Amino acid sequence: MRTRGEVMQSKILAVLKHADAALSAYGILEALRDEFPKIAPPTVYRGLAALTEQGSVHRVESLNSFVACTNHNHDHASIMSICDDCGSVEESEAPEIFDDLSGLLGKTGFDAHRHVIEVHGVCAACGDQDNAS
Amino acid sequence: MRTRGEVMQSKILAVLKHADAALSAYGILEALRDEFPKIAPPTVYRGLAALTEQGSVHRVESLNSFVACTNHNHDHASIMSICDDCGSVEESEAPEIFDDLSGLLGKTGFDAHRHVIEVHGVCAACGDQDNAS
DNA sequence: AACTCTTGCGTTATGTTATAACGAAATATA
DNA sequence: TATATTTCGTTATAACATAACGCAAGAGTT
Repeated sequence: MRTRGEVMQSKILAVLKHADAALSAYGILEALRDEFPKIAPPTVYRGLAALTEQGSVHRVESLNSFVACTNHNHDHASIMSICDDCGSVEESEAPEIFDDLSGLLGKTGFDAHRHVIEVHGVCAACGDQDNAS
Repeated sequence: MRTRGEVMQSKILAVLKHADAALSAYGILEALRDEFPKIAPPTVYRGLAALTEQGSVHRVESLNSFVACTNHNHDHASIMSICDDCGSVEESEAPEIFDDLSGLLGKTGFDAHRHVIEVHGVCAACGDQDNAS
């Protein structure tokens, strides 16, 4: 098992890394159409599934879209801050918040497996721009 | 302006309150089909938009689904804990977590408007069941 | 009541996101 | 070579969501 899926996966990852916003699967599809004219959705979704599993890509649930992981340590949950103005998505780490959260829910007997924390708002750049205008 | 949209909204809310899991818009549609045989997606989505805006319904982003708010105070963001086993969704309040989050991101200049916190895992009931078996 | 204005609803159509199913090609193992 | 396994392309379709438009209900004015 070598290099079979990896070509497409690295292409997908490259597309995401060059994007300045989250991309939908169909956005990725479109970006890859130049190089692979006959590419179809399942190919993209399969690549995304593999990349997501290994942590190099995150799904942004509230946008039905995907971003490249910007952390070197892929083995963590992240906080996504999403600018509703320019579409940029930043990743932050804050282990203590995840701990607080697991602790809080643990008290009710809930066993947390996966945390989704996404914060919508306006990023620093867009906020400055608004002030200036 | 009276009672025009409200009939459908209260029907939708009733459906969600009686469900033991989050329902998709199309799930709601199906549930209402008995009473309104000709109902179409936009009707459901419009009702959901109104209910969501007033806080009596929450959208669960990671499920593309909706739940009735179980708090009396609708004016708050919630933490959703989602059991991946039985599908139940519980709502918790934890203002300090939202404050921590806004504070953390505020340091980078991000202005938080809307928080999405959804935790997937296994609820107490399903956990107990697994232990017993 | 008659008129008009606004709002939101039903309806049709379509856009967007995601996956099932299957056969063919590549790789691995024997 | 034979066989098993995996992944891929392909076709089709499922699931989620909204644009656009015309009609009809409710509110305000005369």
